[in-house]
Formats: sequence, structure tokens, C-alpha cells
Amino acid sequence: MPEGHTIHALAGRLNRAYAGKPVRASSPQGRFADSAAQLDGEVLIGAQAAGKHLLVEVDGDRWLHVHLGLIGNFAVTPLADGIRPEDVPVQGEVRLRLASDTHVADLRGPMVCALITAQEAHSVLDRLGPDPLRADADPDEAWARISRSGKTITELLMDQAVIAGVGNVYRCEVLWRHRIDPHRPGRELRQSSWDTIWADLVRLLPLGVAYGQILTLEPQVEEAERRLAAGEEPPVITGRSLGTTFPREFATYKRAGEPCPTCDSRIRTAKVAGRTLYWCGRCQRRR
DNA sequence: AGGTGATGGTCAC
DNA sequence: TGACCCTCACCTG
Repeated sequence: MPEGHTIHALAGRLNRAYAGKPVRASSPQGRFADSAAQLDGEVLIGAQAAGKHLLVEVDGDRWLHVHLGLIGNFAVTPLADGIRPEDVPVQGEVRLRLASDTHVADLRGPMVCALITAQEAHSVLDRLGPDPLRADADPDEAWARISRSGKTITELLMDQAVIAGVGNVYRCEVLWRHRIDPHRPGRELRQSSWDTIWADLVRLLPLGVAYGQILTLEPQVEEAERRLAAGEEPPVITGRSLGTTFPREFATYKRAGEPCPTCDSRIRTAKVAGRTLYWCGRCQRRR
């Protein structure tokens, strides 16, 4: 489920639930028991996302590093009145449970869950390319790599050292939105095309954070922007639920053989570096 | 009831 | 290139 927008939303949820307060930590599954014991009772200073990585600073110069991978889930649930954290049943293999008087957060199936030093946390950040959701992001750093790479733009968009936070859905959809051939080598991409991709991701990803779902069809994107501008509060995402404000619709993703919204040509599919790419062979022809 | 693939990534060969 | 990590939704029957 997670691309960068999911992790940024998660960091916000964790901050609202726990930041500045001591947290109870446990590992019902047991695999993370030692680290949970070290976390237990410490003040959770703040959570931040960098691409698909979650970094939570904890008192005592320690950082909790979580990467959900493809199948992981970190469900933050507010407690109903009178319910204590220990009353919430543990369902499945919960690697880490964070609890307070107000919330329970259960981590399942992560690719990474580790307690690391500040230095190690910085090295995680250093390995990542710019993240369109972060204020400190510099798109020129990504362009420097893209413009001298023989790899295709679709591979480069998935390379977290080039740009952080983009996954398979956003890469397929953003290339379709700008009619860019996914097989075009980075070094043959015009800088104006890159600037357009970056600006679009800066526009799209915050909508994904706000609504808890990937929005890439222009009518949905504009409707989401309109609602946010009008001050509408998106529904709060809790537990394992996903955003359902808008129907789950894409232009290319998982639409192999179906008509392109623009030209009716059939959406094509191919495995690229182990992941399924979707694109319109007509709109996204090399030009 | 069982199988499969998935919005990810690493590592060994 | 494929095994693995190890969860869940969505098929098939």
C-alpha cells in the first residue's frame, strides 16, 4: 500500500497521537522485544517521513526506523472512552505496539523496524534523493542524476536515491499525465520535462497525504484541491482503513488492455525491473 | 479452502 | 534474475 504519501500521513498521525509524551512500547510478536524494552517509557520527540522511510526521534538520542515495504502496515487507532490500550486485542503478528492513554498503534509486516543512532538516521536521509513532500527538497539533485543516466525515466523514478517517495502508481500515472515515454533514457529527457514532472508531484503528493489515496485523474485532483481550498477537512484515517473520499480510479495503473482515457488506445503493460509498468503506447510515444 | 499478487527493497548468484 | 521478508484483499472453486 505505501508510497511516500502514506508514510508522510503516518508521521503526522503519530505526531498528533504521541509527540512530546512518554510512550508505552511492546512487541507482542516478540521479534522486536529488546528494542521495544528500550523504547518503553521514553518520550517520543517527533516523527518524520523521508520518501518511504519513517524516522521517529526518541528521547535519549535514539531513532525508530520503520520501512513498511510492500506489505507492511502501521495502524494508529484512537481509543474509545474507557478503553485502555491493553484492552485492545492483538490481531496477527504485531511487531511493535505503541500505546498511550489515547491511542494504540500496531506495526505489522514491516521490511525494516530498528532502533538506530542519530548518525544512522542521518545516513538513511543521505542515501535518499529529494522528496517532493519535504520542504528541504532540491529537484536539481535529481536532475543531476537523471540527465547523465542511461537508465530509463521509469526506472529512475523508482530509484529512491534519485527521487524519494515515488512508487509504482505515481510513476505510471505521472508519466501518463505528461505524455512521456517511460522507456526514454534519462539523459535524453528534456529538463523542462523533468521540471514538469517534479512540479506535478509537488502538486499531487500532498493530495495523497490529505485524502489517504492516490489521486491522479485531473477531475479528482481539481476537486480535491477545491475542497481543501474551501477549508474542508478530509476524513481522518485510522486503523488499517484507506481513504475512500474518491473512487479508486487511475488512467493507466492496473488497466492493462483497457482504453486510455485520452485516446482510447489500449493500455500496455510490461515488467520493468520486477515491477509492472503500465502506459499508453500512443499518447506516450517518444517525441 | 487455497492461491496469488501487490502502492518495496535487499541480497545472493 | 529470483528468493525472501511475511500481510491482506481479492480472486477461484
